[in-house]
Amino acid sequence: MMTAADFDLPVLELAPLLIGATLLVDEVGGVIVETEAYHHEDPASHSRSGPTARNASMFAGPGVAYVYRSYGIHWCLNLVGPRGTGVLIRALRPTAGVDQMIQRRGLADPRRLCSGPGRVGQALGITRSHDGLPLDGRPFQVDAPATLPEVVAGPRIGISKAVDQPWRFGLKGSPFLSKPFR
DNA sequence: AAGCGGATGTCCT
DNA sequence: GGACATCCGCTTA
Repeated sequence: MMTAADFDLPVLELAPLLIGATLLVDEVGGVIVETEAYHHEDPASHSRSGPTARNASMFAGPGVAYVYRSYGIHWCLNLVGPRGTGVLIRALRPTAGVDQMIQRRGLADPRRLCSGPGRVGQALGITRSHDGLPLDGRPFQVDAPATLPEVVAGPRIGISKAVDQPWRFGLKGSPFLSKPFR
């Protein structure tokens, strides 16, 4: 079980370290296979201009959830590190509560269940109500990987600033990535 | 296989 | 008003 102190790491260390960790929300979830790091001096980060009503949770860490609405439609989940930093959960390998995830997503293809940040939010039932909640208690459970997996890095997806920074991390060769790494 | 347009909350200019 | 850490379905090849 990861607790607040485990999230008190520079976000460029935390984001790859979370690859292979298990993330459950009310017993539903799986193994994290894709993350992205964001921080306060990062032009692509929601925290770039300091705290606002939306991003307050990014400044409430380490060890809380930051949930935001993407494009007015999707709920996306970050695990917050030190002040102003966060790790966007972009994809999981589904392992627990698969039936529930299938129901929420309205499709059964395991490769498309949790491969994308909006999909993860929908599959895990994430809403605004999770924003700011600590990660070391209900409904969350985060467990570090038993053995450190092989992690690959590359440019982040779906952003227009700082596009060349290799701050996207993935489990090498996983079929559950939102996009392959080059 | 790839490219578009639609849905539409929150922030910033 | 415009951009955005997105996804889906419909269109064209």
